[in-house]
Amino acid sequence: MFALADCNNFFASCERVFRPDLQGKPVIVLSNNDGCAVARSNEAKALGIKMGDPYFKIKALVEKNGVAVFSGNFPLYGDMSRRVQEVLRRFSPSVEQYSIDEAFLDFRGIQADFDVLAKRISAECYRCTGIPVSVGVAPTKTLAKVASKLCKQYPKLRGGCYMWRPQDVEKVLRRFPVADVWGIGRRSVPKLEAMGVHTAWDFTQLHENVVRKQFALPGFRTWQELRGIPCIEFEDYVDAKQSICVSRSFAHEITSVNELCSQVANFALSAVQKLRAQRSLCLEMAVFAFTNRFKDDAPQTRGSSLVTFQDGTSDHKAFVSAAVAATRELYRPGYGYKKAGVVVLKLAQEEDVTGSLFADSAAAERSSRLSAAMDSVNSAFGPGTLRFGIQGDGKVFAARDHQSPHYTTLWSDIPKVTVK
DNA sequence: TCTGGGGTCCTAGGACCC
DNA sequence: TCTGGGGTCCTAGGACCC
Repeated sequence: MFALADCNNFFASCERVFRPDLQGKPVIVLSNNDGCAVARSNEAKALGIKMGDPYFKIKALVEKNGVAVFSGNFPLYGDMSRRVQEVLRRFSPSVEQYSIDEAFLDFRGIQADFDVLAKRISAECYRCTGIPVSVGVAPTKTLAKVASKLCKQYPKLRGGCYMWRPQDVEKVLRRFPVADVWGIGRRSVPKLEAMGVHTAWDFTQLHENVVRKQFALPGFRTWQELRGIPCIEFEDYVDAKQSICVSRSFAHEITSVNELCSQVANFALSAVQKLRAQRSLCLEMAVFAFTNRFKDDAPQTRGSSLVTFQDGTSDHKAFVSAAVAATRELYRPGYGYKKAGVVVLKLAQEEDVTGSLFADSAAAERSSRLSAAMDSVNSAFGPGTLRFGIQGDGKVFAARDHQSPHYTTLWSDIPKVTVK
């Protein structure tokens, strides 16, 4: 058996842990730049606020109904996620963190009353972190996902659901929309509807050859999993990332090349930090920038530029220089840039890269010491404490009008308790 | 006025090899 | 008129996930 533990309305729940007054009230969390709603409490969902709704479009509705609004506080959510994972690890030696708010637990070879266990895991997560968690247990990961969705639908299940008998699975799948199945995306839904497939059960009744032909290997795996045959690997290890992307929209359009360089330099520095954390080197960096795609009446442009690093690098100075050079190359005057980013590609682990025979090893050594020094200063005193001049104040220009305190990630923001 | 950010895997087709 | 057979590697684009 596999379990899926899924945090309910995760970002909204994180904010609520520190604002108990918002219990039972509508809460939403906005994406970067206060752009879209990316998390909604049940009460906010009930008001008709959809995932990804632009904030400016729902603002009137939000104000009329007294919805609590938060700008995304991602360090907080990351820390709360870590705490939930810690609790989950008490229940299985093998935990796969699937996303910031979901984890699979491997129960293969374990005998237990899984219905009781699922409810206990949910209760323990809530007791230790304040986050409500839905725990589904089933013979495959895809069915465990279905089971955890049932928990959200039926509060009577008290956060835990065990589903395994074929007749029970059939009953559930017959009422489960195929569009809600893990692995069935929006592009496949119209195709399925045209074939008369509306529920997850309908999908399982298609002929194997039809599934393989129409939905290829990923679709076939989903089909198998729904039929109770596990074929998606359990991965309780973290692979080094194959690519790293840091990109942001800006609060206002950028027209000056220097300002654009400064923003992109900040993206590059944050990318190099992630790269170094996983002990990788990168052989290619791409920089891109584009205008506001929603503005139909304004001239549009999108540019990108590629830099290659012959011997691979994870050097701060090399990153800034490359990012600035690439930005200057793609920049075209007369346009208002709304979004830009840095992507590092062709990553390799440090120990797998053979250095060049003719490299200036003394210069490389100095540079690598400088990078190490920046790492240690910035990890002790916060990102951007030690930075390059081109980075300006080290901040990306973004709107965040509803920011909550960094309750658990900044000493100065720790909640105070007064005992009377 | 105002529209997020960050990933992975699979497949088809082209270029190349003998 | 008739034009082999068997591979590998790379890339772009599509689909999916949160």
